[in-house]
Amino acid sequence: MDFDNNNLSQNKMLNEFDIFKDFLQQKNLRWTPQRKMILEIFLSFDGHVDIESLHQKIQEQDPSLGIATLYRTLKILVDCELVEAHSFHDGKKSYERKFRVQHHDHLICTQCEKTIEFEHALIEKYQIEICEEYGFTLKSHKMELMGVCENCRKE
Amino acid sequence: MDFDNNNLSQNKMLNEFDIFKDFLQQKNLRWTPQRKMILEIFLSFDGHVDIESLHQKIQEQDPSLGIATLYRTLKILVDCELVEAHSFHDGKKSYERKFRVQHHDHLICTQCEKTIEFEHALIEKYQIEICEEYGFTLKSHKMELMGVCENCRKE
DNA sequence: CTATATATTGATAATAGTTATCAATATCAA
DNA sequence: TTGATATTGATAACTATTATCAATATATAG
Repeated sequence: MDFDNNNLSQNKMLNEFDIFKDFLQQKNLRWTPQRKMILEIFLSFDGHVDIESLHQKIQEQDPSLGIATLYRTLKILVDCELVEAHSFHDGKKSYERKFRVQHHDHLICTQCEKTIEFEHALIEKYQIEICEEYGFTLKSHKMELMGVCENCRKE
Repeated sequence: MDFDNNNLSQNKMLNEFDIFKDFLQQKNLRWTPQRKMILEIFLSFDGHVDIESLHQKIQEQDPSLGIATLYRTLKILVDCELVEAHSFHDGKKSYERKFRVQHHDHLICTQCEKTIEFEHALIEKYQIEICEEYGFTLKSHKMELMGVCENCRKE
């Protein structure tokens, strides 16, 4: 069955689908229509997505796709480093596109939950210094600034 | 019944117990032996504590104290800003003393889970600048640097 | 192209952490 | 001391996530 109509692998530049396929092959896992659809829908979101939103959008396209498959696929996507998992204050996990996206930190409005992504070169520099000071090898980091945005302050 | 042997409120300087009592009174809540014990045991820990560790230590002193009371009390302590709740990568919540403790960020070993707390004045300064730039009023922040510590690297 | 080994799927049971319910009890203000 | 009501512990309920399993789809060797 040829469900891969886009035939993305003909594109010389590596994209998320190729990376995912390669990873699956490497690990002796299989490229399935469900996994393709989940990655497609995941990429159609900007910024952060939670399971609920993903599941909802998937249901619209294919109501037969089970929630367990969604969880399983996201776990693989995290393993192959295309996706990053976050756990925010409310305990719910959210997922974020990682590949070819510069690392970024988050500015979160505690009232409307609006989230802005940013980065700051000097902060990154100091992070590395701090790690060296304590003998750590830095692998990744997460910074969240919680505050109230302009709009919410007006109300 | 006078379970408050320490009579902490006679101490002129505000401490966690007074703050907690005041908060309870303000909100028309009651000062109970269970709440006192939970705060005591919470304060006896350094740095981060999770529910499990707290519950275990509480069981040693008073096996009759229910887990629901522990959750309820921690929620109040967070409300009155004596305690800060974090949710780390594994989805489990942990709690951290907040009052009279300088804010600090975390350096976490992804292998042994060892956690070091640190702060950096310039990073804090830049955080404020970033917030201003986006029109946010900064309320709190969280920074986690994930890496591998010296010991784990040797193994 | 076909056969075969095995990875994957969806449904659902199971689990873990947390919260809600409720009757008995403790607190606290008058 | 009393009475209104907040609190407690036990436990049911709930939510998010993971494990189980039989049916099915995929990849690969021939």
